[in-house]
Amino acid sequence: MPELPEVETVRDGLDRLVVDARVSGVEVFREYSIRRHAGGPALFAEQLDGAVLTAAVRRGKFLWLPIVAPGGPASLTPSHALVAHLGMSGQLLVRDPGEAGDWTHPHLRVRLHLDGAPSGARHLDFVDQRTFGHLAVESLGPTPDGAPGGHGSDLAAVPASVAHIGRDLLDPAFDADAVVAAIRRRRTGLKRALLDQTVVSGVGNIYADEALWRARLHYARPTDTLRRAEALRVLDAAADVMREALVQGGTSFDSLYVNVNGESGYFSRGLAVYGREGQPCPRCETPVRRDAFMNRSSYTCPRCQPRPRNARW
DNA sequence: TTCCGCACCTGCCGGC
DNA sequence: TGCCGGCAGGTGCGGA
Repeated sequence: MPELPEVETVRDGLDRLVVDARVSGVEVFREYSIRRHAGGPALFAEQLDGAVLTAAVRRGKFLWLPIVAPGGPASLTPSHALVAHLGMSGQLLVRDPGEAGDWTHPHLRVRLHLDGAPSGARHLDFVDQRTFGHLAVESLGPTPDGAPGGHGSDLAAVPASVAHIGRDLLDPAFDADAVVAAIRRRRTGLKRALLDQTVVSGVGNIYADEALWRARLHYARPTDTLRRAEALRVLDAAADVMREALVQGGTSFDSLYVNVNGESGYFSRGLAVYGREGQPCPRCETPVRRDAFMNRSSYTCPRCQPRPRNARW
């Protein structure tokens, strides 16, 4: 399940392997995967065919590749971007000349043919089993604060669909004080606030549980009772756990998350509570508890993270 | 305006 | 063996 560290691993791979490539063809095998692109597959292909991929940028779990339009010089400032969200199972796979020929995949949704990639790659494939991910070409708009739109480019611009997403914890322009204030203004549960991408982006179910465990806070703690130091503690914990995951190439439970070369990360071995129902808490050895939460699961240590009496979610 | 619940989607797994 | 329901979960939308 791609979260920030996994998406950053993919972004880094794209940055090294396909930036400066020109798109020489587009194949859409599953129209649903470009459902957010206004105009459908024909316009999607038309806008990309001949375009140059100029960078690989990420904010939270959103990725985008600013493009110089077909026919334009590669030095032109990009006005549009190929936006990608991996959803739950999306993969962006870079295929080299040796394997590009007949390689296929049962969940291959979109294929970009490339010319002039620094790696010699000929295909950028969007593979997505559960089809929650999507691709789209969107116009770029200026950032309100004039800071770079995301990690990977100095361009102070973001795609339209990313404009409402908050900056992530690893972004140099992340404003911790403003995010703490935003969390404490809310009247909801702490985990729900952490998962709200408009408050802080990049935190998903796995890292929310891990950050809450590290900060010794329960997911149902009302945000309006949170002390400033507690809010900072959980944000710091989330940043730490994501940095550690990033070093190990992200978290992986199965083949659904891989980097651009199709390789899995190793951070799942470092998880303290997520997916460990009934197993001992690494701190106090109390069995980890699993609760249903927002149509998914939350994992906590009942001793390290006691449930508040005024629980809210 | 803010918060919450649900739909979207596919494959795997367990139960019958 | 085959069918069915439950589960996984990020995002956006509609309703309260």
